Amino acid sequence: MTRAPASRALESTPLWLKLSSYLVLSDEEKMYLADLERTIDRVPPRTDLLQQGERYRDVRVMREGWAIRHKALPDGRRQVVNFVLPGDIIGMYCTLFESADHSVTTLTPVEVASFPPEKIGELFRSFPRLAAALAWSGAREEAIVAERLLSLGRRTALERTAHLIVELLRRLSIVNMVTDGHFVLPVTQEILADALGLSIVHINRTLRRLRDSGLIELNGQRITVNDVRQLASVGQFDELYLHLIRAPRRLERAFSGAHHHNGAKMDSEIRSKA
Amino acid sequence: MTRAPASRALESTPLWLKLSSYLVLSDEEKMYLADLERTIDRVPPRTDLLQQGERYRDVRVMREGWAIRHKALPDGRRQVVNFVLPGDIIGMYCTLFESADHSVTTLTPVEVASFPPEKIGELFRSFPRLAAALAWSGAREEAIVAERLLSLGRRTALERTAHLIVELLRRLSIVNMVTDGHFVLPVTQEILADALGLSIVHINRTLRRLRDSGLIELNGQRITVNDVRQLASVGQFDELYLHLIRAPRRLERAFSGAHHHNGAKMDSEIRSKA
DNA sequence: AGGCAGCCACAACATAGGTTAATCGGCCCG
DNA sequence: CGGGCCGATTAACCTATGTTGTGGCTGCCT
Repeated sequence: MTRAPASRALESTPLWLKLSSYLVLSDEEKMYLADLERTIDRVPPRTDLLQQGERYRDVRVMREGWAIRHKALPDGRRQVVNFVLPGDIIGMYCTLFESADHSVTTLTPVEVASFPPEKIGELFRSFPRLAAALAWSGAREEAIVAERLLSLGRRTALERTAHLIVELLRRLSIVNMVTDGHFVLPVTQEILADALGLSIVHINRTLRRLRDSGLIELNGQRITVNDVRQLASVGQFDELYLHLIRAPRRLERAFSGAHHHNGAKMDSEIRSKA
Repeated sequence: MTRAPASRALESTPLWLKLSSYLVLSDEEKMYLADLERTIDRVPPRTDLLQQGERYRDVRVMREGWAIRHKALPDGRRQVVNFVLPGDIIGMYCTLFESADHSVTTLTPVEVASFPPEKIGELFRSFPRLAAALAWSGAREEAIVAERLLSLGRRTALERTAHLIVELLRRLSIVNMVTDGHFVLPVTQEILADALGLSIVHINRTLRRLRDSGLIELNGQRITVNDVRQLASVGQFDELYLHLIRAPRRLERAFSGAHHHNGAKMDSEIRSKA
């Protein structure tokens, strides 16, 4: 792991982009975010950023590259819980738990920022809007895990696989990692199997079916989606759960609209006692 | 749905108990929480508190009874994502999303409190410690879903079932809903099947196996766990993921310890500019 | 150049779990 | 008292997916 200077500290990082879809960030908020991402490391592929069972220290922010979050059973069976992409946060709350219940492992060379857990308190105290945006993006991540649970519980192998491909296509296109229909999937079939709760052989069969039907093409790590529409329909993909819509900015409203009802009264009453 | 007076407003509610395991609440915080739980409804069994696809309004706090959070595919296949127990929050962030990606349905008569979404902004602005505790408990819930994902992906039917029973035993005992080894499971086999990604017939077979081996007993809705140890071992249950340990109070530390390093300096610099 | 390791591919066979269907008991309701 | 419905239970059968094993390709090390 090599430490690198924070060259893009004040530019727009993936995290900044993500949070911007929830609210319009002020200059101070932007600066504070930049400060959080000041300490940057580069990590090679196949390296654990976090190990199940271990006590975890720093909070990390993914800036570049791919990683997986996974859990293992004592006998070695493994489940990939989610893919970690740029802008995602690693171990935000793990630092507060006594030990991590999952591992995070890099798939590609990765650039991550880290900050000490005490910053979390600071963040909640001094930057409530940022805190809310982070909490909200945590909820979005939970929604993704819940959707994968639906896949494993109720979708067939073909549906699951199609669904995952469309999900990745959507998530990657937000961070500009898709160019017309194809993207790099730095993932072995074993990892796909572990993500979809299938055996490696069966993933192979299933990919073959998808290729034979012309919905996708695979060359090495590059996957091309020829017909998103149909692939989405095979996977019963409904993008509701990704909560991508930027327009509403409801969090903004929650912050600006609440000043003077009933609730705010209660609010100030209590604070004045403090 | 009938509205009821908030008889226990200032007593300790399940939510209060839960958050207390993360930090020591001040009087103002306790009062504010009580205020959030002021508006109380009673809801009969088999009622949707929240419907997938619907625009969601109020945030709800479960005070009494059981519910399930579930997602459905267009063709009717259904997955139960989690069980909602007293102290759990419903739709905290759904109010901020454009529409809900899951449903919540009561299993028993239920008592819920509700508050308008604007309170979320207020909460983050004025009660950062409460906000952090809520975010943290959200993370704990995600951990439960991730563990269930591991079950569906990598555990056999027998293991999954055993695992779920132990999980419920643990979660229920926190809220005093277990008396020596037995508890009420207000759940049909169909719901169990939907929670475990199995067919109803196979759940039946699996429960029979568990009964035959003497690990559990079932009479109506009452389930008795005869040998938790062995049941936990069958299910490869490791309670790490429930993050139940109350001792550490790390959140407390994150709030009290951060005042004067490096980070706090940055903090005040920025704030003075505002 | 040879050999080893990791990954993909595919065939042949095995099985966990799904499906269909029938029975039974409890409960509600007229 | 007699339906009728819902949920549990079980049997018989079926299929989606897992397992085992083989071979081939590529890249890397020596």
